[in-house]
Amino acid sequence: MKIEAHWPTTVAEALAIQDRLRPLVDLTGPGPTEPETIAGLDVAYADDDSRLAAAVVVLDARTLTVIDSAVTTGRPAFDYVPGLFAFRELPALLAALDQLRVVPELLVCDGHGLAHPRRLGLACHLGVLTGLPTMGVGKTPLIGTWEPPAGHRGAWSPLRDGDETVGRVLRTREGVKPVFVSVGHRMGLDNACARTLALTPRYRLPETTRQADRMCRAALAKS
DNA sequence: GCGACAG
DNA sequence: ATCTTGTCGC
Repeated sequence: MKIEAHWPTTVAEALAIQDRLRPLVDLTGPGPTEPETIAGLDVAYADDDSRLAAAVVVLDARTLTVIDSAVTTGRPAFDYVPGLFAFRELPALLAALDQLRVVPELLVCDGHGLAHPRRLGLACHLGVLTGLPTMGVGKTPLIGTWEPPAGHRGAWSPLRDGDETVGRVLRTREGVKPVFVSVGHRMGLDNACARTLALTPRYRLPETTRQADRMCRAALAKS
């Protein structure tokens, strides 16, 4: 699918777009409980920040093997501003998504969804634009407070921002730093954590983002 | 006012 | 994100 979107030039414009999209986020669904296909998205940057490569890799959800993928190269669409991260990477990621042969049942983003100062992290934004179920798995926090989860794999603690629960701090590997899981669009938090654990049988990060990471790095090196 | 701040 | 050495552990 080809997605039409207007990309901001200024911070004020970007904030206005987030305000407009935020009410369109669907937080009702449990999301796909037994998806057959799950896609991972990631972006790699050149040393001088002049170029980037965006990759989308679709995995068979059961075997975690690659069944489709796409990569695009280009330039960062926006400066890096915490909270406006999506405007930097989404144009390239959408271009990559457009080249996919199959439509994934779930998109796993490298970053946050609801766990965002205005509740519109990259995962939510991508969900609204594509209409597909999305979730975010971040390596480091952006907002919120939490208690360290127990040491075993599967242990978690709520990620809160004031009174709201915006995500979950989830341990995907015994004794290893946890990840930050939050819903994006048409996805429930319990399910997002279940899917994250299913995607991390061995490593800290989901196999989807690991595959996407290696692919965009390779593409960047060649460009 | 002073930090913190997805990738 | 990216630049980096050695080091600890399976």
